[in-house]
Amino acid sequence: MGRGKVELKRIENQTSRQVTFSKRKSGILKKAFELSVLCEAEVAIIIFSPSGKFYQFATDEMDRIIARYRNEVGLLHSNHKQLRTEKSWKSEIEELEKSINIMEARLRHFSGEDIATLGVKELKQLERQLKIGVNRIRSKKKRVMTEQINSLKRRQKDLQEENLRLQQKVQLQELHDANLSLRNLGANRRIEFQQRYSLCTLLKNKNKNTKHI
Amino acid sequence: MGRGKVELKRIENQTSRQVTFSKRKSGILKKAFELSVLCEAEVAIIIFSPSGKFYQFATDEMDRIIARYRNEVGLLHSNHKQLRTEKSWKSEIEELEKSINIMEARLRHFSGEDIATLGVKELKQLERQLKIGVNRIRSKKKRVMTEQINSLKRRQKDLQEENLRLQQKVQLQELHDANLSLRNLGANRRIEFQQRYSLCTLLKNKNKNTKHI
DNA sequence: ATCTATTCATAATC
DNA sequence: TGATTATGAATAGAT
Repeated sequence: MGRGKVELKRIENQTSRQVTFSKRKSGILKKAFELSVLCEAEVAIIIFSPSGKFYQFATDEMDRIIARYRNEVGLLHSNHKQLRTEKSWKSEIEELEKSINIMEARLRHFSGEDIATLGVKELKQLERQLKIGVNRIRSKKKRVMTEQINSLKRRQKDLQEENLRLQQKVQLQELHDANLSLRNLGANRRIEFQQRYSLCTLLKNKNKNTKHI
Repeated sequence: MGRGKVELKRIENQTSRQVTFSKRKSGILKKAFELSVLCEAEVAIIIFSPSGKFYQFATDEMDRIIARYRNEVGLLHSNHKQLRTEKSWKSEIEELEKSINIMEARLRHFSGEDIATLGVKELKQLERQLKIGVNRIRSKKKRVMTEQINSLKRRQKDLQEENLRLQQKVQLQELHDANLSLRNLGANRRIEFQQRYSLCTLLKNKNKNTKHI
């Protein structure tokens, strides 16, 4: 219709595309209206122009028609997710809140609060539970601390041994240095000193080693 | 278009109405398709026939277009109830679950479970809290039990006093009876018995009544 | 469904 | 945009 057939493909010319959109859009909306009147049909049309503008026609509240549509396709497919969420999520939240309330009460009881309403029996049970908890925590704490102490002791021992080795090294170094300086003195005195000193050191070290084994 | 103009009003003839519906419906759907191709528009059409049959056309997922529609009118009006639930409820549930996880961990800690990862500092704090709880519960328990004991003691005391009173009464009665029997020693035995018996019963009943008042 | 006389819608043009 | 017009499309009524 019009002065020449139109190919069924995107109109390249931007302007004529926009014009055509405007004309055909109103044509469709008009026809939709006619259909609804002539045949008492329920019609809803949603149109977005390529530039994003929004047009609609509905014989009734658009939301009501959409709801009817959802109801329709919901029965065919399984698109009643929305409906399911509407109810079951509410109850899920309720469940969660119930759990939270219970847990809060329990936590408060564990802290010795809100126990005015509890009877002797419940109090005893609570006390027993708390004792168990305390004991577990205590032993855990003890274990951790013991481990820490042992670790520290081990480290200390290692350091002590390291110290000893270093000391020996230093002594040997000193001996060496002393030797060097003695070489420059008279032979007699040098040998005599050397013998005495080395014997003494040997004995000392031997003592220390037996002590540590 | 057709052999004669049509008035814009409901077609009374049931058959021709249905035929017209069918023809015009497909006409609109075709035009909608053409519009979407020629102009790259986004179009969605929902039609319900008067008999309730359902027809649709959509250039994209109908739900997506409806969502876009909701977004559009949601900005104009304030009808994005559904959209709000879809997202904010999910996050609400997440929040609640997070809280529950935290509380569960705390409860487990209070029971001395799952404390493997805790350090000495946390353990100490936990122990302190538990001790506070235990102490509170203990003192509460003590108070309750003391009260119970006191109440029992009071009741016992009352009963003892009651007992004492009753014993005294019984003694008095016995004394009275002894008197009576001494007086009637020489009299008719039947009368004597009768009197004793009725008196005794009277006294007993009197006792019962005073007790119950 | 199919046909056809008509009315309608709209492409091209201004 | 809006009006005009030539022409293709849609469809009412008949078959």
